[in-house]
Amino acid sequence: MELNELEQQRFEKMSRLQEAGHSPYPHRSHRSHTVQAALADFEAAEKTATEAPVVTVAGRIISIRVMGKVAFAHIEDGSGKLQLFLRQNELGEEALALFKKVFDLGDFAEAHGVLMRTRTGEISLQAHTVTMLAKAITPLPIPKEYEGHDGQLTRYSAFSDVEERFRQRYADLAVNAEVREIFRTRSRMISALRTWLDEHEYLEVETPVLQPIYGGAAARPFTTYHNQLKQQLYLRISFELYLKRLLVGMYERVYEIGRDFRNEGVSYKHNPEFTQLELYCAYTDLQGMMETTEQMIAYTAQHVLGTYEIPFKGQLINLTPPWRRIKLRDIILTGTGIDYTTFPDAESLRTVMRQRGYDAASTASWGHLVDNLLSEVEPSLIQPTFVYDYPIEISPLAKQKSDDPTHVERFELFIGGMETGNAFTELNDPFEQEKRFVNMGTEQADEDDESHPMDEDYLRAMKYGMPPNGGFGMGIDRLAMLLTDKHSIREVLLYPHLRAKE
RNA sequence: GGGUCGUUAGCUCAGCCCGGUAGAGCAGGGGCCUUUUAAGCCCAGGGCCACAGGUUCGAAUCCUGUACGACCCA
Repeated sequence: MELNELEQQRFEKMSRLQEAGHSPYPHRSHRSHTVQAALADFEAAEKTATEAPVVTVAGRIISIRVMGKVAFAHIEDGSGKLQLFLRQNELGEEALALFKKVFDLGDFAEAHGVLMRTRTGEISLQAHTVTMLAKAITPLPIPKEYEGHDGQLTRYSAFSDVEERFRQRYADLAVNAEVREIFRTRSRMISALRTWLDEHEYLEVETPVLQPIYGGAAARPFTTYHNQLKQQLYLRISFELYLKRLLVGMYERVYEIGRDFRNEGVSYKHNPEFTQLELYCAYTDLQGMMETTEQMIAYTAQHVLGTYEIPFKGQLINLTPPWRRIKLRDIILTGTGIDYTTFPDAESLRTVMRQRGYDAASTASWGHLVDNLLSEVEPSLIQPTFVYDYPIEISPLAKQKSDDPTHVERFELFIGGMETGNAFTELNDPFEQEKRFVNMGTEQADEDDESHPMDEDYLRAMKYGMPPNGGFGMGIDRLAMLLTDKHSIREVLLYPHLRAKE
């Protein structure tokens, strides 16, 4: 192991510790209190004027101030931080000297002693013993913090290099408490979604990640190979087709929270693998899905943040149901002045788009162009909005409107200027579904990128009879962005994908 | 894929325009200091200036390319 100068120094301190008869990596801690519990116990004792508690706390040393025969340090655990007051009178000369010589910022240590208040009023542990729990060899970039009179926390040279934070997420988490909080919020969010779904009789299921035929969305897959089966497999791009098969199998409400993989570009709202929630509910339709969606998300916000009003990018998003509902045609017409329904083919739509100054690739299909127009208005959809009635061309798994066969019962959900969800009255007519697959197939021949292959087994399932149902899918990462006011998907992924270095 | 910007000490940054061989604060090392909290004071360290070429007597600095990243556009 190659050590730089600073690491070499710490390595030598480790040896000194061993020479003094202590292990730098002992087997166990004897913690009696978390920091939070210690603070609570002390305050309780103060109130009742009983003896100050004797505790053992453990954690990472995040500050040290040595002043001769006394030293102060802060120790941080998962619950908070506590000042240690290390006095020669209490510790003994040898122990204090050892602390000063071999303990560094970043080390895990444990301290045993009695709680007290210092002259400035800070609750502190007057340490009788200090023990190393795990020596840190590489110095953590622990910032200095300063709390102003107004309680405002100022931080000096915090570890902020975006690339290094993501490449060494452990260091990022170790020194940036607010980053730890993001993933707590994310976890509470997923837990709240599960609670809501469980309470509404949804059954959580798991379907294959490795699929012989990918489907359910328009995206390029990752490809892999099973050696023994001698079979090409794909990492799933959605769960849709497997979940809907379960409705054929007589489950009425199912959901899955899991990872999808799309072999496409990386951006502030795209990562090659991302977490998706999909749910399907028999005997309901698009209208029911709208209600389900707004109830579920509003519940989640309430449970995670305690409010329906969430700050995002300097604006306040109000998630109180019911949410705005607007037709795709109308939102595009208002935003761009183009009524796509009057330009029913790619050629005429492309022409009018170019006239109005919008980009319209010559290779793009009509559906693709409509999608481009929607992208133009997407950033303005800050408050939660269901955009509904989509052209059939870009919705091969949704059921047609009974009064307009050119459009399907589908909505996309926009919040904070991002597409966060997608739902249909699901197509359950096997003959119509087969036609759609075939049509998609011929379109791919033209476009060649986002293929949507025929899934014979899915059609077979549907031929057994699939109840009418509504389905909804949502990007969990995007919802996490909204609830944490983070503007890049990487901030809400513990290990976002980065290009390999060297 | 295109454009713009960035990469200098463990961390956060200055230096680059206008070329002369590397700076600060924090962290670390050696001292002083028994209630500090960005503790303070004294002393001495620490760098393949992302990488590879080019221009030049001389390059962190100017030019070209590569890698990685950020932002914008497609």
